[in-house]
Amino acid sequence: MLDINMIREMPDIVSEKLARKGHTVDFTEFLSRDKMRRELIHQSEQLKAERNKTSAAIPRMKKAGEEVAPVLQRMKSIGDEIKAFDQQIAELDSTQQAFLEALPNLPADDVIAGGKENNQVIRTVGEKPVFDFEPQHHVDLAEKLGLIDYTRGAKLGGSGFWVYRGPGARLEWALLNFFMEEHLKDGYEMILPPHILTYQCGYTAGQFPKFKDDVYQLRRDDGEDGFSHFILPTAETALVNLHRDEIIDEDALPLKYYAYTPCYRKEAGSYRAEERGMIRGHQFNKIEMFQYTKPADSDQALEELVGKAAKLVEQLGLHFQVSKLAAGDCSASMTKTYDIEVWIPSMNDYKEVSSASNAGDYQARRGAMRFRNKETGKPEFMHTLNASGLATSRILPAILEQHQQPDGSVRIPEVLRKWLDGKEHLTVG
RNA sequence: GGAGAAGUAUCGAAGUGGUCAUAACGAGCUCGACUCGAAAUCGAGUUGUCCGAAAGGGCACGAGGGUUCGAAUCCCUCCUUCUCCGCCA
Repeated sequence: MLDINMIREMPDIVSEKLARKGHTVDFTEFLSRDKMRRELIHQSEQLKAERNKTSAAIPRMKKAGEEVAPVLQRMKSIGDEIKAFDQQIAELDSTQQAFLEALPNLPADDVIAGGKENNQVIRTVGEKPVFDFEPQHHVDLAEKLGLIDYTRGAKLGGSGFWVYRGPGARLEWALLNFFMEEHLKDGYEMILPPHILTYQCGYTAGQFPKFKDDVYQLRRDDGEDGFSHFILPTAETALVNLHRDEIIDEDALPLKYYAYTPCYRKEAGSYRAEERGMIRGHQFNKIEMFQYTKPADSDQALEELVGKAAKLVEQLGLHFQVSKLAAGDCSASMTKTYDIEVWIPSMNDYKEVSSASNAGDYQARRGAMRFRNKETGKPEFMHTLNASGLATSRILPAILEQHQQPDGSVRIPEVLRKWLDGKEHLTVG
């Protein structure tokens, strides 16, 4: 949610910034309706003030034995007038609300306009592995090494699901353990949230109403329209709601959390056909990092988060790059986003394993998340940031493909070995 | 799933149709007094939001409706928590 005062004061600048995100908007009508709305509120409130005053006088009049019938008459008509005003205001309110809800966040000043094609690679770590043998696809490696059972996954969940087995399951869990251990070291609090969330959670995150069809919605059993609950598409949706409708002490900031959850996504009509294996499934494991900060600290916090995510990939010995996304490729809620993309040899491409974003106060406004400014004593909106740290579903393929050996085995990154009986390689049989 | 009870400020809690919602009373917290210092005691302060340049108003008693000239209070729907019973990992 954008600050309505900002739109009132500088609609042209807001329009210009939204345009960088590929969003054209004209505020003329919005502003004239806003003006009308405020005038109506003023008139309605004047009547309410009169009603309150009179209402307090009635018992006194009665006590004094005065005739109250004409006053009651007048009160009745005031009541009707107020009702009429409030109805108009409510209509204008809901139009205004819907308009504001649909506006994405403004891009940060250093985020350039345009879509995906304008993303900039700002850092590359490691090099593309060169194989002196015919490298295998991660699906073939995973099956031969007995890590992943795609066939039975589809039997159980349908297309887009897989089963981790034996060493594959343990490798997956080792990754998660590794990530969590690093976050604990850095002072992040571990959270295990509910996986089923209420609609409000999706709204606060800025994912609803626009992307409500991308999540698995739970059918209502009360006969009402729509849905009241859904299965989370990322732990961000849960973590951003942790402090919804709260005012917390300034000294408590920054709050740093991480959560492990599977992520459930419909991925309807996606690129599946060209993405063999586990690049894009309906369920994948992810550790999510999240921070609530004071406004002045969020830029720094974003750098911390992207640095943490990059360090994890680096410690796994994988070749990857960090991209700064162009405005149009950032999610609606975000002012600025970095993607960490790992090299997948079989796809001859870099695939996102982490997305680190600063939402500014956009989510905080939607969910009324504030802190009390110590100096002024007044509540102010916090900033919220999130970053994957990390999603495993593309890390595991990257490990298999980048660390594969001529004999069909895969070298296990050193940092993971302590969870895998100290073994150095995954081997057939 | 069944039965009952409850949701009021940071917490406990009073208020059960008007003249006490900047909310009684108690506690906490902040500042001050007293003190060598502390405890105790005493005093002052301590919700958010909307309209407004300001003065000044409006709104909020779990949420949303309704009745009424007027609702924390009466009625309806929903949510949450607690207790008991049933079922269950």
